Amino acid sequence: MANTSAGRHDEGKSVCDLDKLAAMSTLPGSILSDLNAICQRKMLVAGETVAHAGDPSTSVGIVREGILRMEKILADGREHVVGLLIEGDIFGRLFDGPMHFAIEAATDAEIYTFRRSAFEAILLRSPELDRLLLLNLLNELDRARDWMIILAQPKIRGRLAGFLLLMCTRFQSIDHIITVTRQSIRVKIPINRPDLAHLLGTRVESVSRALHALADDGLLEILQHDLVLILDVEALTVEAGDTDLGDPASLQRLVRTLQKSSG
Amino acid sequence: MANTSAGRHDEGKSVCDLDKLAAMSTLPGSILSDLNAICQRKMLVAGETVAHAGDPSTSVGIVREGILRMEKILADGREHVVGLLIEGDIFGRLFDGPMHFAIEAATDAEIYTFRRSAFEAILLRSPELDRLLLLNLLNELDRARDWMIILAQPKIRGRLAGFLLLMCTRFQSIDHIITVTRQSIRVKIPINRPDLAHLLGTRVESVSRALHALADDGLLEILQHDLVLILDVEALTVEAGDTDLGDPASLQRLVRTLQKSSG
DNA sequence: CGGTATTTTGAGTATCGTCAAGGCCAGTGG
DNA sequence: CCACTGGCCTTGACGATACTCAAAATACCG
Repeated sequence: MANTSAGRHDEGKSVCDLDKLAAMSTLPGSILSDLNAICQRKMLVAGETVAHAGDPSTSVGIVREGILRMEKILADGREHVVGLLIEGDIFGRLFDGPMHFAIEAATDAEIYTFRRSAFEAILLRSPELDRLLLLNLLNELDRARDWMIILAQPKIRGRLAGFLLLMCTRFQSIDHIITVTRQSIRVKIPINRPDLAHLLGTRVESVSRALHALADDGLLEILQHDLVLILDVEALTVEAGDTDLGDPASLQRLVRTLQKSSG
Repeated sequence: MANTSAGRHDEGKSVCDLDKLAAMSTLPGSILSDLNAICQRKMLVAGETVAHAGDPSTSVGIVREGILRMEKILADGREHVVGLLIEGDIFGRLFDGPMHFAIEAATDAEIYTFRRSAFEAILLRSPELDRLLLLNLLNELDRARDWMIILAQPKIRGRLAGFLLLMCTRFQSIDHIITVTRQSIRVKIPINRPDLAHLLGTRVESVSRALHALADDGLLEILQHDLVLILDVEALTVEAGDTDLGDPASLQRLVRTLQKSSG
């Protein structure tokens, strides 16, 4: 957790490579440069808090690298993870009320932030940026619904399987999370057990048992406690309740195509 | 369920009272009349399907009255309820791909629909409508996350409690769903047991048992199988895991303020 | 090397899923 | 008008699963 590598607060405004973000590259050059002008780069160490729930939400941000987690703070002070943010995801509330979630770095991360007022000003004169936000939201909504389907799975094994498949499909573009080898997919679990257990609506013990149960049945292999090798995607899909998270056909295609490029 | 009242398909284009929808009333008059011009009114009977998943999504709609349910169709043909739509909610995918969910009437309902192309044309020249959509999406996202928190509750009692509180807070404006009396809140459960069980990620039997368990403990009273009287909001909140769905303070305020107006 | 945090394993209990049966209500057809 | 049918809700019993508590094993860090 407390990874000491990767320097601390690199506060100073550095050059932002907004155009390097796939999502952003479709924007007109003028808008991009306007955004770059008000862009502020921040390096985060794992565990660092970006925004608190209830904050007046004075800034908007985009994830450049690493993984952030959104968490809802409950009345009794406990927190509940409600989602993960990865490269290209936009966070921070626009136009209306305060933040509904706290945002923390799950891994060391790099983000770009903008003052909300300045961002909204640019937004008002760029339909393209507006469209981008809308699509980002639609995406987010789909992911949230995928989560609902995973969580509605009655057994932990099923939820865990759904989670792993979700990682494969949604995070497949992210380095260091998914790597495809000959017959299998290597998945790095980017959050620790308590968070994962919370996310799946269960306890650490059950997560551990479910993971080992899947391993015992040959669906996957546990390389490290946070690193698994998925051996049987199809069986995993069945475990997950045949949602279309990672329908076998499309994942098999993924495996095959990535195998060609990576050997 | 199979309510025979409320006439069948009232296909003909009728006058739409878009301005009667609270959400819409903030739009400029010119935009409203443009929308009214392309608006089509549809009456739905419970169980009727509005849109199938995978449809090219040629129309956009707004719920005028009643409740629709969104459901995701899984690979094996089963369906999974992923949310409910109520008055003022906008559905139908804009700009990009096909519908990801099927939409069905959970109760008799009235909706307004627009051809997507015409709607998007108006959207392009109305920042207000655009903003409205964005906020609608943000809302939707919050609701989806609330659902995640509810579903992450390990015990059925907790999930059911969360569901009831969600009904109180989100649907409090809808007639015939929530009514507040002296010491309690009367909640009409707008969907049947199989759907509710599915939504909560469990089986009908467990829902039945959990509901009666809550009643036995005095947290609520079952008036009809789909009509409950919430007696102890605070205890219910604890059951739900102290999420801020219906934090006791705000709900108590709701109770008190509504009591004044309703006797 | 020792201390702490994290993960895993184990045992016992509570909860839930499953199967089966019964009750309630609405619609159907005699 | 009444028995019949089918869907929905409830209840009961039993086995499977997961939660709880406790302790051991492992990894991490100084």
